[in-house]
Formats: sequence, C-alpha cells, structure tokens
Amino acid sequence: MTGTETSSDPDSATDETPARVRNPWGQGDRLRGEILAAAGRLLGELGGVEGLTLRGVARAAGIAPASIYAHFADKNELVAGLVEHEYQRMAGVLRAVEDPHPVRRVRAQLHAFCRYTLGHPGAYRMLFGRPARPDGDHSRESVVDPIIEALHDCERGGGRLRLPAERAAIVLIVGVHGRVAIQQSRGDTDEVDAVLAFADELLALVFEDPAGLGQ
Amino acid sequence: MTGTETSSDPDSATDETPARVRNPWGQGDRLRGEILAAAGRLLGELGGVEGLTLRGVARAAGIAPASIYAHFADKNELVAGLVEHEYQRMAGVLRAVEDPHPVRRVRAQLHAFCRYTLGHPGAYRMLFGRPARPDGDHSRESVVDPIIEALHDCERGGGRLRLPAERAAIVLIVGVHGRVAIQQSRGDTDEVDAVLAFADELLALVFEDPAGLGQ
DNA sequence: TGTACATCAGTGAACGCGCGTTCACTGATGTAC
DNA sequence: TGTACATCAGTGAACGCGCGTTCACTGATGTAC
Repeated sequence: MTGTETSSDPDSATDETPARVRNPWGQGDRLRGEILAAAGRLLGELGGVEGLTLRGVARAAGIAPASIYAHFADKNELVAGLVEHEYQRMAGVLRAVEDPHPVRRVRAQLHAFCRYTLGHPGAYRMLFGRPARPDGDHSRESVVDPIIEALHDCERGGGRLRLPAERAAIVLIVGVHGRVAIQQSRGDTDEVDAVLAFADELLALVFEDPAGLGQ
Repeated sequence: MTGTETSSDPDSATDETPARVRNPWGQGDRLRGEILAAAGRLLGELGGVEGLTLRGVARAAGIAPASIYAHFADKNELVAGLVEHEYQRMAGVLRAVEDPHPVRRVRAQLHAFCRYTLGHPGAYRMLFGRPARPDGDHSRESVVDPIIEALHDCERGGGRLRLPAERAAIVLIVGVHGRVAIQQSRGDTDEVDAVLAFADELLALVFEDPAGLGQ
C-alpha cells in the first residue's frame, strides 16, 4: 500500500506530509539519524535491502534525494551505515538479556535472537544474507560470546555438556539461525512459537541430561 | 570480468560471440532451456537473483531481449521458472545419494547438501533466501524426507536417537542450513571442510551413542 | 546598535543510464494445391 | 514440379520509467567589526 500516490512526481510527498521542519543550526548531524531510521523502516517494509533506493529513503524521511549526500558519500555508504546501525540494535537486544540462572540465560538469549530476527526480517536478511557485514565480522563477539559465557556458567554450576562450550554455542546459534532463515523464507514470521520450541530442542541436545535442565 | 565490453550498446555481444545459430523448425522450445541455463550461470556470477535482468540473461544466452518473451510471459515468470529449474537440480543431487549403511547415508546426504549449496551460492540464496519458492513448499518432501527415511533405517539397525526421527531430521537439515548460510554470508564458500565437520558434529548430537556411530 | 558576510541545512531541476516491455518486422522452413 | 501461403524462431528499434548523482541555488542563523 505504499505505492498509492496519485501525483505524477513520485519524489514529492503529496499526501500532506507536514513539510518537515529543518534541524536547527549546528545540529545538521541529526538528519543522519533520521535517514537511517527511515531506511530501517523501509527495510522492514521491503523485507530486505533489495528494493532499497536513495529516492525511496528520501521520500520516507521527507527530504530531497540530494540531501542524503550531505551525510553519505553514495548509496554504498548509506547501506554500510544502515548495516552498522541495524547491527548495533540487534546486538543491544542480546546484550540486554540477563538471568542469574545460566541455563535460563542461554535460553533467553536464544529466544531473544529468534524474536528479534523474526520481528525484523529485512534487517536480518541484510545482516546475515549477504557477504556485506560490519567489517571484521564482529558478529562473533557480540552474538556468540555471551552464549559461550553463559554455557561456561552452566558447567560451573554442575551442568554437563556433550560438547566443549565453544562448540556448543556455535551449534546453538547456527542452528537457531538456520531455523529462523527457514521461517523467513516461508514468509511466515508470525509463527514464533515453533521457532522457540526448536531452540529449546537444540538446547536440550547440547546437554548430557536434558531432564535436569530446568532446575 | 563480464562488464569489459567496449561497445556503447551493452546489448550487443561485441566480443565475437559466434552469432548463435537458430534452432531448427519445431524445436523452438529448446531456447527455453538455453535461457534457463544462461540465467543459472548468471545466478552463480551474481551470487543471487538480485542483479538478474532480462537483458543480462539475453546477453548471456546470446539472443535479443525480446526473444525471451516467446518463452516467459514476463520477468516474474522467468524467475519462477529458474526457481523450479534450480530446485530440481538440487533435489536430483540429494536423490542420487545412496549407501547401504544408513548412518553413512544420512551423513552423505548432509554432506551432499553442504557441497551443493556451497558450490551454488546464487541458487542457494534464490531458493532459500526469499519467500518465493516452488509452490506448495515441496522442499520438505525432497530434502527432509530422504533423511527421515535414512534415520528410520538407523533405528531399525539398532541405532538409538535422542529425538524422534522426524524431529532429528529437521534438526539436522536446519542446522546444516544455518551453517551453510553463515558460510555464504562470509563469502567464504571454498571452506567446505569446516561445514562438513559441523554436519558431523550435529549428527553425533542426535544419537545416544556417538562412539558407536561408525560401525 | 547596525550591517556585511560566512556558514549552515537543505532544495529543485536536470543528466545519462539500464531496465522491462511492446511491436512491427525478417527470413528460413514447412504445407496445400 | 512449381508456386503461393502459413508457420516458425527470432530480431531491432523504440517507449516510458525510476534510478544514482551533480550542481547551482535558497533562505535562515550565526559572527566580525
């Protein structure tokens, strides 16, 4: 329903968009954030970076296409900025997970990952569906490391893993990643429960004694 | 190195392409196959369906863009045809796996899936990276069912699974799927061994007694 | 206090390009009589 | 055997469109003297 404009000029926001007030002196950088936010919204609507255009982002942000160039050298830089932006949002969600009980923490981390990526398919596809990532592939540190940490805590608490914690963590997020990807490719991102159940199943597999997990 | 054309007309195959001989009377359908083959090649070069254009396919096939319309109503139909085409190729590879020993068969199936998808990143991304699939989602039958079959054979042979065979099969291909996706997103599709090792790890997790797997 | 000027945030119109699609056509191969 | 015509595989040129990008600009807000 985004293409229902009646104007002949697709750049103008005809439907009484309230003519954005310009940012005050010295705060021109704020537009950068607004552009990224608009691009992020668009990412959600489009389901990925595929149909993302500078003109579309400008339209969504209520500015002229040319205005983007004050903040990003070209389209590539916009996309790179968007990748970083969306990556930080996701990493923030994972970092926010805390639970004194280590097994429950791992579980919560996996669930948070599932919920967030299912809720943001466009961002997910942009971040994980392409050989274009925040440089140095620091997704490892932010996504895997907290899980390794929690698994170590599990072992200290007496839990017995069937794999070294490092490998187990990878099995967990890789598996969950695959499950989310499949759900996405079905276009069925509302069906969260089945994905969470899969995460639990995987978690049980990684421990020697699945029965004792809950305690 | 595909864009090194010196001509001003990007549609003409300037670099002495040998001016394709037209198909004989009554065999016009052969062009359909040639178009799909050319599109498949392009898919590999582009790493996905993203940059695929009718004009590009025509160039790769050595025909005029207009000639495609004799075989596909529009671009969507071309892509749909390509999905079906590539899907059949992949399913064929999996179907070809056979081994009397059921555990080895599951392993070979997983490895075949890994090898094929790593070797065809563009096709993989087209097939699994989007809510556009051969209708009815028959990927389940062709990919998962052979694995379920083999797992049942494992059980009949005395192997003990930690999960019902149906769930175990899903854990296996979903996990392997995730692993491949990550490898793809790193752009590192030559590193096959690590992916195969992951598949083995997952396979061991699914059985009660990993040690007895080999026999 | 006034005024000339610099700086800032952002615009509007234009550019050349490759795209998907249409349409009238060409020339070789077959068929009817 | 000849000839008129139908059918086939495929083409070339053109169309309108949205795209990324450039460039000269506008008008408000600050600073120097």
